[in-house]
Amino acid sequence: MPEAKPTVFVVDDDDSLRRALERLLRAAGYAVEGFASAQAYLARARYHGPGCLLLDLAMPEIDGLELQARLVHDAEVLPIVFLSGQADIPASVRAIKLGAVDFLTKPADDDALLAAVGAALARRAEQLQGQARLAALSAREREVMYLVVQGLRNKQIAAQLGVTEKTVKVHRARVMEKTGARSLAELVRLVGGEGMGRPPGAV
Amino acid sequence: MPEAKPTVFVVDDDDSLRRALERLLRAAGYAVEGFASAQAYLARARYHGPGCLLLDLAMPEIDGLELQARLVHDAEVLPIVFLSGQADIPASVRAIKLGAVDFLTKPADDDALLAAVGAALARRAEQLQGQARLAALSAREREVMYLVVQGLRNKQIAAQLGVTEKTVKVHRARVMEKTGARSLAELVRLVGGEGMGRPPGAV
DNA sequence: GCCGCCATTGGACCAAAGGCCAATAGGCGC
DNA sequence: GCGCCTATTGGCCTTTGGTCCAATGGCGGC
Repeated sequence: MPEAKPTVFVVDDDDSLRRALERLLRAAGYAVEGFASAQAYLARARYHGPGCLLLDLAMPEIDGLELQARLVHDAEVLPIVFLSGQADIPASVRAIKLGAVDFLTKPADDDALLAAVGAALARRAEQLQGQARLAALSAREREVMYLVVQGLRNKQIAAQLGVTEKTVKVHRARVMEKTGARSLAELVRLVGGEGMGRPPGAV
Repeated sequence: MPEAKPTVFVVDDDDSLRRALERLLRAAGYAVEGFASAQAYLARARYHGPGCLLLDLAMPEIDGLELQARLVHDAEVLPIVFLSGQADIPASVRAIKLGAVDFLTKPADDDALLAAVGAALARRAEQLQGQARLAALSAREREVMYLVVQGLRNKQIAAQLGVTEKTVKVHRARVMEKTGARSLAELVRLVGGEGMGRPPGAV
């Protein structure tokens, strides 16, 4: 179901620049979709495959930072690379803190831009890998998993869900099997890492 | 043992600016130590109490970013707030990515500066809280803890350390008791969250 | 209607983790 | 030397976690 080619979503209100970016990215072997505004991007159906966002900072109506904030708020974020027309330090700081992969200034060097996009795609690939491990779980299994990584014991989970401890054990076993986690510690890290869209490294 | 007053370490080669910063911070109720160069700061004995770093970006010999890189490399980093003389986007991006709390531009607004320092101190407080929970552990206990959070079973840990499973159990129990973690999941998060040194004997 | 997936539970059983009590031995400070 | 801490191990017993086999009932799709 995931297309082989990663898609770069370019959002920039400058038509000529956006087309130039699209050309560059297509030449680099990526699929590209361009949008002239944040609204246009938001209107697009959710995308679940490999890809990233290349976002202009200054745009009418909804600017890049606000779009980022909204996407982060809704979780489901593609990694974002910002392109800024002017040197705006506070904006760059905020963007990175919110999890942006990079923050480039126009005119951007092609190599730097492709490097940033590459990094964003790599991050997305990791995201998808983690998600894939959780995707196979049924709703109930996910529920049990959540309580397990909270540190509750089978008995407590059973009580909380109103089922038998035996049932919890079965779900729990399935969670371990489907996610491929070979220990509780591994599961905790897997879930903790993919739970929500959070900034990288130490925040 | 931790001093009540957090200490802000100000590193800036501009003497008059540094003094002004020191005055401002002292007025805000912080202890302050000023340094005219990265080397001077590095020469100071390691500080383990509450505090943070207020770092100038542009300095002769070793600039702010390089100092940050060195400190991060050695772990044991106080949260850092950068002060930059000029608008340098790539530097700000790199600094934040490396974990800086904030990146302000000169001339910095007093309120913004104090807010950033406050955030840095808050982060430090969290760091210390996590460290305190691990500080009470003996070397052996820490060693066992590391293997535990890696998902190894008591038997495997025993084999790896060349001791009996029974011994591992005792250490493990002590780890849980001393850290206050009430479940393995909690311990995993505690250790994973507190990026600390490596285990003495393993990997 | 039959098949497959999911949630649920039972029983038997084994392995792992944890608690309790007790003991030996080396190192360190007073 | 004496006390205190740490590391080590033993045994015993309970609780938990995990596996295997087996079965029932609901739901959606073909």
